[in-house]
Amino acid sequence: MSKSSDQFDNSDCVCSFGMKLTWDINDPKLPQDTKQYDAFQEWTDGYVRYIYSAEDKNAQRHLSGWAMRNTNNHNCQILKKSCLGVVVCSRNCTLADGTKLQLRPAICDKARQKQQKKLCPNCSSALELVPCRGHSGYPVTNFWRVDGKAIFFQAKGVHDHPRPESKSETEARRSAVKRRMASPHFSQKRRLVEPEPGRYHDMPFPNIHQLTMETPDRFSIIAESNFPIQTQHYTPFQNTEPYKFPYDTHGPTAMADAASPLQKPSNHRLYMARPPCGYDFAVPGYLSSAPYPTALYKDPASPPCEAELNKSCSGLSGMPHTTSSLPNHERSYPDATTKHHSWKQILGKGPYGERGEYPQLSANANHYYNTEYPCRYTGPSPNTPTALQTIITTTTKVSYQPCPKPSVVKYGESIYDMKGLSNCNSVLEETSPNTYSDLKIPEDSSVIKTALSYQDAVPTKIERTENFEGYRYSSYSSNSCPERLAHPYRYEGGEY
DNA sequence: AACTGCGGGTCAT
DNA sequence: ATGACCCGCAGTT
Repeated sequence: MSKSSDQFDNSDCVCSFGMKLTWDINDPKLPQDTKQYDAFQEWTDGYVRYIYSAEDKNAQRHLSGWAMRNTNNHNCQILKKSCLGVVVCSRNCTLADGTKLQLRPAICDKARQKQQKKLCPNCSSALELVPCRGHSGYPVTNFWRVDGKAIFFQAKGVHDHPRPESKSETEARRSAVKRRMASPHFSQKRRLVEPEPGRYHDMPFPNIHQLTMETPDRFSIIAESNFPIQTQHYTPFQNTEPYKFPYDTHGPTAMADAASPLQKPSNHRLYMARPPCGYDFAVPGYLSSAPYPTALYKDPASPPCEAELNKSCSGLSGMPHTTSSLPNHERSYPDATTKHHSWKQILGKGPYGERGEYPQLSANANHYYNTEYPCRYTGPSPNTPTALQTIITTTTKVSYQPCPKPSVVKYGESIYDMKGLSNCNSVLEETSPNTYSDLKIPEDSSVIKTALSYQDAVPTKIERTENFEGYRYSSYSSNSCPERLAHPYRYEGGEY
């Protein structure tokens, strides 16, 4: 198609295979000549497409790290699932060991209702379901379609909330709890959070399984730190089948192998849970502290980039990225229902509602975003204007043109230009900075990085949406290089 | 008990 | 027509 696509064809898989081909889940005919499949992606995020082998067990099960529930789209050909978000402590309390509670919402409606009636095991305040509004105000949706020997996957939207426990983590935790319960030595006390600082960090690979196995029921341990290094629960890059870890008995060694080189240096799971400020605000810390901050967009070893980022982003937040000082949850807080309702009102009503474009923030909306859901939206910031401009530039470069009904072409083209961001696999392995330039990634990585502040800047609803989505497509349309890449920039909330 | 997929149905755009 | 969402059913884990 485009020259860039040719490049991709020639290059060593700089993006997911699915992304290389232009298709949409709704296409009457999907690519049939698939000779190469994508490795299963547990934590897809953004507008991505993958083509899995029909043999892939995880794909067969339509698994996702995110809590996705089935959604009837009246199309038996395509299975549609929408994200349920994440369950957190309504007070955003910090566990004794500096972690945050980020539970996986029960998929079953009934079970979820029960779940929400429970109290935070740490502070006994209510649990709160943070709904996913990453797709134009609606939950991120995943589409699955079996066609021929392949399973086509397409995701729409960018999760605007922290990750919950993955399914495997939840399962592991449950089974662990069961074992404990069954054990005569089991002590109820042990089920409560036991800080043991450093405990997890001392582990070679303090993966969630280990954590959850040792921690109380219902806990998803997300270490909080001033170094909001974002890591993926398992493997950020599509190397091995990360999702298998939970089922396999590989243990730490396997984790090590699976972990990306970038991931290793850091303390795993040093997520910043629900940072006080939005999107961008986690970036500075992330960038400054992470050993591989800008990796995805630029040569990982590109200090200027980091510095640049720090500069541009830190100003945005106007707050330390350190986590929790935020009183955001300390304020009196409407109950989740009310809150969400208000959100719905904001998005669901009025001219902006439906499309979910972030409406011009009314005082209300602003309040909502800034305080209750700081992660979703950040109020005006000093650097906003600049950021806006940058973003627009970016989207322009990308040439992404939002379309109500994603057309293959539009999709493809915009993605092609940027998808070099994906597949960090090859990028990492090759460690070739040139890869990026060859891929036409915006030289100015800060462009993307600063894009976070975009939200505030975009003047109009439409622009906002378009730019935003354009940005999304361009910046992290690929999940192959998942979280590390994507999250720092977008993440407003919690994990990073 | 909870998960998962299916499909009938409603509602809003 | 489309998409989001609710609900119940049934099979599975």
